[in-house]
Amino acid sequence: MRYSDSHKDETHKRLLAIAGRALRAKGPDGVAVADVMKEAGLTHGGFYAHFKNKDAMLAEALSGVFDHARVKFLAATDGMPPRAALAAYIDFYVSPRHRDNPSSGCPVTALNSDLPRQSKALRSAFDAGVKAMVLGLARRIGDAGIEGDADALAASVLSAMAGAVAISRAVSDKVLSDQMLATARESIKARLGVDDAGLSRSARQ
Amino acid sequence: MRYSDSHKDETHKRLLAIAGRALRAKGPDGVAVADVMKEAGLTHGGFYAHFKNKDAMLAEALSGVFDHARVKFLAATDGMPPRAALAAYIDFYVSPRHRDNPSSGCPVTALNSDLPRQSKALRSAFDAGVKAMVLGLARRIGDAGIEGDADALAASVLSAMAGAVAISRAVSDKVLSDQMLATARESIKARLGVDDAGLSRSARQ
DNA sequence: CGGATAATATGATGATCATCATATAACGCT
DNA sequence: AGCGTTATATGATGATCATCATATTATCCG
Repeated sequence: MRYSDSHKDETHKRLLAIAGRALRAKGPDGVAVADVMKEAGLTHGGFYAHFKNKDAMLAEALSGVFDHARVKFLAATDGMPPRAALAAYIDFYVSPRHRDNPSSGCPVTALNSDLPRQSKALRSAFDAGVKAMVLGLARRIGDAGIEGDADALAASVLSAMAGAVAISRAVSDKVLSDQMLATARESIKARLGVDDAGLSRSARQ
Repeated sequence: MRYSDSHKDETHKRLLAIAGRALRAKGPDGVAVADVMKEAGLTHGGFYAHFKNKDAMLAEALSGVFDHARVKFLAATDGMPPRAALAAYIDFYVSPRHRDNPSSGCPVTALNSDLPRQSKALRSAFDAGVKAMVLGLARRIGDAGIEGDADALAASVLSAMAGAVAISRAVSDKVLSDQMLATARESIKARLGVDDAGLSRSARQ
């Protein structure tokens, strides 16, 4: 082996990180292979030594983004009681900060309307990511002792959160956009009983 | 005037209808000028006699789609009492049928994650459409005597509805997708007090 | 029915892009 | 240092596409 074991691996990971950001910022069709390579300090030709094709890169990058988000989520809510963790997650997700930073945000928000038009490979990666998110949310909802079908509730909460952020991004009017986020955030928390009223009520019990 | 007054106008309208459908089915970047012309039985060259450029066509088509949706909405709920109208609208919007027919569905659902990456012209048309939808919803909410800030509630309800349908489209798993829709639908209606329980309660009063 | 003109067609042009064939250069072992 | 190998670069190729210049056709008035 002429190059160090890790050399190509590191480039590969760098490409995935760049692609993951570009994917969320510009959408699947907006990502240009040559641009990704250039951002990594390389030229376009070497691309196919790293990926079968553009599609494979995007799918791999998307999986990575979901994995990374899961890790961040767990770290951020580590040690919190389940209701507080849910509330914190919702506050974090349905926020102006998330809205204003698509390239480091949730891919469900960034890509939802693009996805139906994408390749099978990318859709599969997306499916897996959404399922993992729903599963994680459902577990928290169960842990929190919230009544109702935790899976169904989780799926619906995810769609409400992602929808609110996605549409707040799509709208240019800042007042409307902020209002959408704030109202959605409170309504989702209220629905799960993890709004301020709900949290203090459960703390009293 | 060699051609009848209406000739070009009719072609123009036909192009807009085709573009409106293509826009929702394929996204703004997926619409090809030549394809729109071909579908209208024309060739690509004549396009610029009808529109300044592709962008102008899309923006005009999007406005038309929103206008058309408003008319359909009013017709469909005409004469209904406000709560029943709201319930019917939510049932209609957050439905498998809407999910499965993007090209004739709501553009907020079909385009939300594409929009931040689009031209100013298209974003303006989208903004105007969203505002009109929020306004209409808020009026119904007010008419129904639902407590709370009607504007904020309307914005949040729209984002929940559009988000649910958009993400149910993005997900390939039919069970998850159906579940998402059903739970979102019921939760949104419950929130407005126009679910079955809420409707019979208000009827009794 | 012929001719002016409006509507549409033909055919380029240049840009962007994914992909691939082939060339070069960096690396570390001997 | 030199060599083989691996990673990357150069430079096509062909596809798709928006846009425009120019040609052609269809229409309807006289």
